[in-house]
Amino acid sequence: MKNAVKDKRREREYEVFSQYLKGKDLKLTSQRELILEAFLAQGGHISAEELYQRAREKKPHVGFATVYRTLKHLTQCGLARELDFGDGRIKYEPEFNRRHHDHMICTQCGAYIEFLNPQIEELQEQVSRKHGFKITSHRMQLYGLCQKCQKNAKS
Amino acid sequence: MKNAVKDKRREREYEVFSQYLKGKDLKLTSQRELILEAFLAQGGHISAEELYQRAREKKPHVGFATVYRTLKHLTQCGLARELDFGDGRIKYEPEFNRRHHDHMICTQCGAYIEFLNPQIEELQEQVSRKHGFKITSHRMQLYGLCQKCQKNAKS
DNA sequence: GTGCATGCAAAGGCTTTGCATACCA
DNA sequence: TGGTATGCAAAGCCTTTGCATGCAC
Repeated sequence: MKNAVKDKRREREYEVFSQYLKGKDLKLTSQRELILEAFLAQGGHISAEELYQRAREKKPHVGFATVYRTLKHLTQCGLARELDFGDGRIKYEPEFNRRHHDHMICTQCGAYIEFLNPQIEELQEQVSRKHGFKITSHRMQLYGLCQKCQKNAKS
Repeated sequence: MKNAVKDKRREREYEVFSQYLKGKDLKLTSQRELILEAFLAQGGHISAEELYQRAREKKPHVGFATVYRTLKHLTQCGLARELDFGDGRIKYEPEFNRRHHDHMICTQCGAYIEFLNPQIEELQEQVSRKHGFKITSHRMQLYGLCQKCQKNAKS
């Protein structure tokens, strides 16, 4: 992505965040700005711990609590999405203007592939309708080996 | 299920467990027996905490650690399956001789429906093949409202 | 008897909360 | 200036581990 485009997008996300804060009478502090920046810069999945490290590189006294609290806000205003792959730590990914998707996760190297399969989504709806169940959200993760790790396993 | 049939099944599960223990030079203690019994009696999803309570009703000095350690063994020998619905606590369900299935979970009352959709399973395989990914396991949960809670919500 | 299993308590890992101080609006 | 935010440390929650003792084989 060209930098101009990327910057444009960051601007919009920045806007979403500051509007959200304003609407709740919350304050846009340098820490919140910094954490948002680091979160967007990372781009992919990131844990609170990792984000904390990134933030500290820029501002050594940022605390864990601030990172967690800010992540809650980012999730609230739709800029972040929580991911729980069952490994005991929550990860976060940028969510703004992104389409819904699910994940394949390599249990060897941690790489992940995002995918969206409309047929599966439709079948999920069908099967829930059949049981009189009303879906509000779902989680689907496929665990296994990515192409690279399969090759390494053979050799 | 008739008691005779149920007892027959318990016997088989008991057999699986004791064989597993024997094969690993582990011991069949009264606690392990008790915990297996309570786990099977419950039948559905159960947390370590709940299982601990059930076990304590019969034997007041059973410890948490023993429950956790026993659950690990039960999982190891295929009698139990870990479920992680992202609520911060692992649940377990009987697994022996059961077909794979996924879950719909009511976020209101905690009720759950088990389902298996072969088309979804097939599509999961297809989409992973397309990415050169080799699935070893998957997790799929649909969250929402069960029929009962939808009605309650309306009234 | 030998060595695994147990119970208790303490420690671990991740996340949240309390509190005095700092800072934005 | 007033009230929110921060940083630090402590607490919470679930799960695991350490250790002296107990029990199955």
